[in-house]
Amino acid sequence: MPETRPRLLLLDGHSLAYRAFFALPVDNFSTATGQNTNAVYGFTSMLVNVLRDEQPTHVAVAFDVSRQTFRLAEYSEYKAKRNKTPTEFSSQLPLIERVLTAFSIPFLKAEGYEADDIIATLVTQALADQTADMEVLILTGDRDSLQLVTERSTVLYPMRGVSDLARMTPTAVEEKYGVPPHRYPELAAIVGETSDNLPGVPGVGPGFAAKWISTYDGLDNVIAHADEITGKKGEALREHLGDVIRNRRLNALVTDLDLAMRPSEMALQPWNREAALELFDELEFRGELKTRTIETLAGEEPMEEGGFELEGRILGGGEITAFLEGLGDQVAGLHVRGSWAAGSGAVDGVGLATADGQAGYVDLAGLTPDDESALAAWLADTTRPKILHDAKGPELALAAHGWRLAGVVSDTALTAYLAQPDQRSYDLADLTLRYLRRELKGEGDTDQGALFDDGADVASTAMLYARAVVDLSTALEGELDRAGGSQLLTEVELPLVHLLASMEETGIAVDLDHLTSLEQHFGDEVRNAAEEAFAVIGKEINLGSPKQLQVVLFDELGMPKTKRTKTGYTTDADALQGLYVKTEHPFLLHLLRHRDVSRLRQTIEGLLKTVQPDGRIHTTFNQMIAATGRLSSTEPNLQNIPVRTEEGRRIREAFVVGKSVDGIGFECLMTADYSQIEMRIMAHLSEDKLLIEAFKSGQDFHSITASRVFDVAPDDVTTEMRAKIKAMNYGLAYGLSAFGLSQQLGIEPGEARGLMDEYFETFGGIRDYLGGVVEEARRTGFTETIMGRRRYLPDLTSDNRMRREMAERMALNAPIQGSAADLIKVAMLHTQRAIEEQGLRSRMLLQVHDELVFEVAQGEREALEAVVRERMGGAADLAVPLDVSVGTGASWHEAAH
DNA sequence: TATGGTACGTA
DNA sequence: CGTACGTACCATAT
Repeated sequence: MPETRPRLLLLDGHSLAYRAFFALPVDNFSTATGQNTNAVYGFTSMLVNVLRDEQPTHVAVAFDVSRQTFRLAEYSEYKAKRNKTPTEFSSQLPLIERVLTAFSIPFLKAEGYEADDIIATLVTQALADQTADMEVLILTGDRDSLQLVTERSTVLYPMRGVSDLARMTPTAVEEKYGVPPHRYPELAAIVGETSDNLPGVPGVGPGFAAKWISTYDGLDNVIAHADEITGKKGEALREHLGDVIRNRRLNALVTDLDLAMRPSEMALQPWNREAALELFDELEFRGELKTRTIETLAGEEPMEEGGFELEGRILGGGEITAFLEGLGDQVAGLHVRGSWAAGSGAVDGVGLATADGQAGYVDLAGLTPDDESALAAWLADTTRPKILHDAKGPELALAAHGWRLAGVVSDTALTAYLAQPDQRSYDLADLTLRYLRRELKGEGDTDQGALFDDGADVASTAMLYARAVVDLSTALEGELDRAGGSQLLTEVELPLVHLLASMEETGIAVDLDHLTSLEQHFGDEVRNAAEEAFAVIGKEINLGSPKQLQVVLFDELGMPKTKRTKTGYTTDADALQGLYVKTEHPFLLHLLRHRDVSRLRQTIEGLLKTVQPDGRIHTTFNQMIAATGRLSSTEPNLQNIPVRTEEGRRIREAFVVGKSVDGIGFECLMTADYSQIEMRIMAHLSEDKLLIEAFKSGQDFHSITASRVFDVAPDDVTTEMRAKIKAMNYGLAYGLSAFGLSQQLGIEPGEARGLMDEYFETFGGIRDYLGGVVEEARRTGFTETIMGRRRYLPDLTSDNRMRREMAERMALNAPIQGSAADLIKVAMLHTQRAIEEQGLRSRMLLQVHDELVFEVAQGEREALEAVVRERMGGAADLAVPLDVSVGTGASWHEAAH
């Protein structure tokens, strides 16, 4: 370790907080309980940044006590012009002190003096101690402190807002003001200081003041030679000499206060992580500042005794049984080394660890038959509690080895997702750093660790990961519990992991012949469309290039300009349709045709690439992507297979019932979907009488709502009326605007506005509900689904209109989309449970948000349909019935209804 | 070779 | 100027 020079960081708490208070918008920074936090936030943010960037060894913060200072006693007008400190500000000072206490940073006050004086005293003491050889940094928004700048002490002065700091060294001060630091107060005395209500010499700015000070070598000589200065400015100086002398007396900082602490006692101490994070929760500081704080202060924490040593070892042949028995019913963290994708995987080894420090690593190579069976039994034992990080992949890998995984009582990735559903990823190392202030170095790292990897490193890394999972789950579950999300974890998301794994493992059969012939067909269509398009314009271009298209459409063919995009004018399908209506140019038709068929071909090619040797496609369901709680599907995405057009639906013909396995034959596919699930949830949440009645009537929903809005008999609802209300019904849950509605229906914005008014007049409960959702979310900072799934929307209080309105639409949508997601997840679990209880061999294959796809075992069609109707229909007890429609057929297309 | 923008498929 | 996703391609920067 190189000897580091001690570095003392002193902050002027009052001036920094005051700056933050005016730099940050109040309405963006306040808690659900109405406590303003902009000053605390800004101060904390600056503090953390400077701790991170400057790496001080000693820190302290100085505060003003009150306005009763010796300066006021001497000059009754001191700071008199300053507005009365707003309570919104002063109420935050105790919070800042709590932050400092949690960070273990001392703060000082001195009756009758200002923070500046405390800092001046400490700087003087620090610099006087020759043996300590201390370097001093002063973070303050008060320019008076510039007089403290020396070769060994630097002022960091916030430039704009709270982000940029100017580094005021002696050279910097001289460059900016034209005088050396110790003469700065002399300059200030001449110029005056408005914020302190210290008037200077009128008409004299810093330039002239600096010139005088250097010409006469100091303020004393300027005063002595005041008679020699000519002109208006000289006259003004002579008239205001008294003010100047008074100013100089008042802006001199006191350097000999009797303080409770000396600089040497201010060595940085370990922070109180728990208290700090709890306080952050209370202040509703999330995300970036929290992460930055943890990353910055983690290094200051004491290493636990013995660091993070695990009593771990590589378990040799014959040792595994005893080791597993030794774990007893303790919760074990598991880290599976291996790979997984497309519903399968492979295991290389398994790291295990418990909270008491026991750990072991099992290398799959070289297991004795006894080891194998002991491990298999332990893994499958529901009474042996286990925690994993993102268990689905490991479960697939273990399954591929023939091992069943059961008794998973928690999953750290899922817990983190439920606690903060808007994160992009839930990487174990990131979470460990954030929540446990521990650096997890691992196999994936590109430092020496990976290059010189040997068996021991792999094993110890795996054990370390396993241990991290155990510790992390404690921290995360605390956070989730405080947010009321524990039930959602244990009763929905956690059990769903196993079901999703089995759906991925099963996959869905495809008709390769059909798929390849479709690819052929659409390939021909693409070529035809392209040829015809080229024939019209007399040359060949890349029809997939928006840039080349723009040249042809707007320059060469001179068509009217469409809506602007960042890079030019849009050529999307809507715009091309619009252009065709105006120009009837045949090129547009061929272009649109080309778009359609190339997309279909591309979809098919994507699917073909993912067909596994078993003739099935095994998608991956991601449970931790969508902030609303929905699943997503990748490689390939089976949740966006075309269905709207006739040609698109031909792709669905390629998803078929599979061949028999293990002697069990399958007779067909079955699809079961909820109808109008989101509107039903809205009816439930809003308790709108009329809407609930509409659903209970069981009639065509869009027609019945249209008949209400237009006040006509259900039989007199025209197709036009129905179409308009259908668009409204669908748009409502997305935060549709009158403009958006007019756009979609091709009607005047005024008419759309009237339609919406009429709709909300009819369904007042909906209007009240939607307004209430946003209002409450703005107050609490989050929305909530029927099952308590939260989504945090800090932008609801943004002063950026775009961001705020975006957040408002998210707030409208999240409870509805999210509740629907809760509901179908419960339905999946209940359906699967019933399938198992009744010993059915049929299998759940896919989930497409409001639809489930099953493979029906021979002879089980009726039984499965009954199960599905009962379990999906009964997934929740809402104010309206849950309507489920079911269809069967040899392909996904035929099973649609 | 990675990234952003555009476009478009689903609920 | 309607939410939530994933994928593909082009164009641009590296």
